[in-house]
Amino acid sequence: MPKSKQYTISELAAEFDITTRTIRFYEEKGLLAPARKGTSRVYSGADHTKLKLILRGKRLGFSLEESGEIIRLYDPAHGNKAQLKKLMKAIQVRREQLEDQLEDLQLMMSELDQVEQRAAETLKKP
Amino acid sequence: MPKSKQYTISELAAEFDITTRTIRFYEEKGLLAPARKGTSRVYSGADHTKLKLILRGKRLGFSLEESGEIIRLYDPAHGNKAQLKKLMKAIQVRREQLEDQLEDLQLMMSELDQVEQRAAETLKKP
DNA sequence: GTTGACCTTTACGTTAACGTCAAGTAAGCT
DNA sequence: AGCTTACTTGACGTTAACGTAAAGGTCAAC
Repeated sequence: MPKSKQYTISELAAEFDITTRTIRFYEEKGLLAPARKGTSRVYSGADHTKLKLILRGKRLGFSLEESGEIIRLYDPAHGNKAQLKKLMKAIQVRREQLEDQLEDLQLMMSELDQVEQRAAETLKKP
Repeated sequence: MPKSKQYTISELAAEFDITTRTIRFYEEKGLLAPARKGTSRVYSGADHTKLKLILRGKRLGFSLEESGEIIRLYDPAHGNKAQLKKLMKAIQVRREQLEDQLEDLQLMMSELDQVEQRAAETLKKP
């Protein structure tokens, strides 16, 4: 079989526009466990995917710990139905939060549109 | 005229479900400037509104500093067109982020739905 | 054989947004 | 007076997610 793609730490850092320190930090936290070639880290395609999931979780406002849990769900060895339910619930909660936020934000924008209107009016008459 | 409503710090804390420490912290940061009765803080209706705006900003993912800027826009003494534009821009950016996040999240949820399916299947056959 | 480009570990530093005492003041009740 | 309750001002502590050196190993290239 063709050996799956490999990456160095700085390749990943460049691709995802993060620092190597960040990647090592994720390893410290148990989110990644790359192989080693001598002392250097070697990342597999699976590691690449995990990192992508971590960063997506981050964009979504999940903590690294939460992202870790989510990643573990993709592993074959999870088998924990209760844990899965819990995570799905957390994600649902986050979804509702985001929807609320969008509402809040639309409200804020229309308010500020009004502020802008007033400002424009004020500037019109000297 | 009827003197506008007044609040003590703990009334506000109770109403918004935050601690008094938090409210004082906002004052330290220049986001609030309540009147005093002796040494005690007395909050006006306007202060009440400001606090509400701060907390909304927080929910939306703005920093306290950004919330401070937003609040200043509501003051009559802003008059800074450039500043207004800048803030409106920041808010627009945040809006696009939230929309992206909702997309990301929907993707994640459907992925995890699949994980759940697989888990259910696995548990079916012993 | 040394330079340079990457890699490593260890470890202290940073920022935001408060938490958590400590010690004291002020008002009101009994 | 004494007690309670709510308020005050410091000032140090906390957490997450890295940043930032320091000090050194490795390996191909010149």
